[in-house]
Amino acid sequence: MARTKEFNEDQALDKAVEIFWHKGYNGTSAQDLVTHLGLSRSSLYDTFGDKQQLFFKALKRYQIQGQDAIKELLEESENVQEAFTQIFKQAVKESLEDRITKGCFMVNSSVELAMHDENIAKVVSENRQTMEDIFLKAVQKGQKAGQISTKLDALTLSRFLYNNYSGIRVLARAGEKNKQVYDDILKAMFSLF
Amino acid sequence: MARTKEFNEDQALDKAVEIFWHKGYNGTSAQDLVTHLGLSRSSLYDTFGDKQQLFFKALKRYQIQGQDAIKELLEESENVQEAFTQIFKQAVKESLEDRITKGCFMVNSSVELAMHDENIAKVVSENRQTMEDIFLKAVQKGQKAGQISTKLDALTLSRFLYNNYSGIRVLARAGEKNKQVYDDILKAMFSLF
DNA sequence: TTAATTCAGGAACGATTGTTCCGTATTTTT
DNA sequence: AAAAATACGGAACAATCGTTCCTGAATTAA
Repeated sequence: MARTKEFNEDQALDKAVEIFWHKGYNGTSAQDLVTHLGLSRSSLYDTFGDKQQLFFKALKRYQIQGQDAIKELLEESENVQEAFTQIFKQAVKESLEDRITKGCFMVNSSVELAMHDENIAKVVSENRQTMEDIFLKAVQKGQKAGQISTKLDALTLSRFLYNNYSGIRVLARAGEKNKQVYDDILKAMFSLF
Repeated sequence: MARTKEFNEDQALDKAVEIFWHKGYNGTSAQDLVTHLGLSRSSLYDTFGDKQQLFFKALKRYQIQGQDAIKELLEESENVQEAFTQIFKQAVKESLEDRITKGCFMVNSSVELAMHDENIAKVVSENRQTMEDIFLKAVQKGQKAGQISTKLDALTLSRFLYNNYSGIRVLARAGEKNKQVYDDILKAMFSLF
C-alpha cells in the first residue's frame, strides 16, 4: 500500500555513528546530519525521531558492534595473550593511522554526556560492565592455560586492562601520534601477564 | 582616574574553571557564565574577550594549578612510592566523593575539543608532556632510592602511570562509584613498583 | 568640580539551533 | 485506474546561541 524507503536504515545509522563519533553530540548540528546521512530533514525526523533518540540509537549500535568484535576475537582465540595483544595493537594502529582520530565513541560520549543524561550514563556503565565481563572470562581462560600470570586475580586484571584501554583512546582522541608513547604503555601493561 | 573593578579577576576565572569543567565548552552558555561568575555580560566580555578566550584562560589556569600541586608533592616527598600512592588515592577519593563528578578538566577538554581546535590540542599535548616529565623525574628518583623496581625503565613507567591516571578520570566522569573498581586498577598498577 | 573610567542591566543583533509542517512526487496495493 | 501511504525537498518556526551596544549610576584621580 505504501511507498518503500529509498535508503537503508542501518546504513543511515552507520553514517550517524560516524559523524557523532567525530563531532560529538553538541558539536553535530541538524544540518550536519542531513548532509552526512544524505536524507532530508523530514525523512530523518520521521525515521529516527529527534536528535537525542538518533544519538542514542547510534551509540547503541556502536556498542554492540564493538563488543561483538572483541568478544569473538577473545573467545575464538586459542592463545588469549596473543588475542589481547592483537586487540591493543589494533587500537594503537587506529590511533596512529586515522587522519581524523576519533578515539572511542563510548569514551567520548561518556565524557561529554554521561553526567547530564542518565540514559547515556546507563549505556556507558553497562558497556564498562560488559567489557569487564568479556575481559574477565578471557583472563580466566588464559590463567588456566598458563598464558597469563596468576599473581593478580582475574577480575583485578580485567579492570586494569580496560582502564588502560580507555586511557589509550583518550590519547588517540587528543591526536597523539608518537608510536613510542603507546608502545611504552602496552609494554608496561603486558609485563603483568 | 577610573573606577576600580568590583570583582577579582582570578576569582572570576576560578568560577569559569568550575563551570566549564562541569559542563564543557559547548554545554556552557553565555547566560551560564553570567549567572555563575556573577558579573554582567558587558563586564564579562570587556574583561575576558569572547567565550573561546575565556575558556582558554580557564584551561590554562587549571593546568598550571594542577601541575604545580602534583609536582610539589612528588619533589618534596622523600618516599616517591608513597607520594604516587597519595596522588592516585586522592584522585579516587575525589571520584567517589564528588556529588557531581567532573573528572579531569584537561581530559574532558581533550576529548571534546582537541580535535577541532588546535590551540586546545597544543595545551593538551604540552600538558601530557609536562606530566610525563614530572612523573619521569619522580620515577628516576624512586628507582635510585630503591623504592621503585628497575625492571622497566623510567620513561616507560611514567607514560604507563599517566595513562592510568587518564583512565581513572574518565571512569570518574562516567560517574563510577564502586570503590573496588578503582582499587583494583591501582592494585594492578602499583604491582609494577 | 570635572573628567575619566568601569560598573550593572538590559535591549537588541544576526546567526544558528532543533524541529515542524506543507505541497508534491512516487510507489504500492486494491 | 484509483486510492492509500509514505518519501521527499524546502520553507518556516520559535528558541537559543554568542556578541554588541546603549544607558545611567558609581567611583576614582586630577
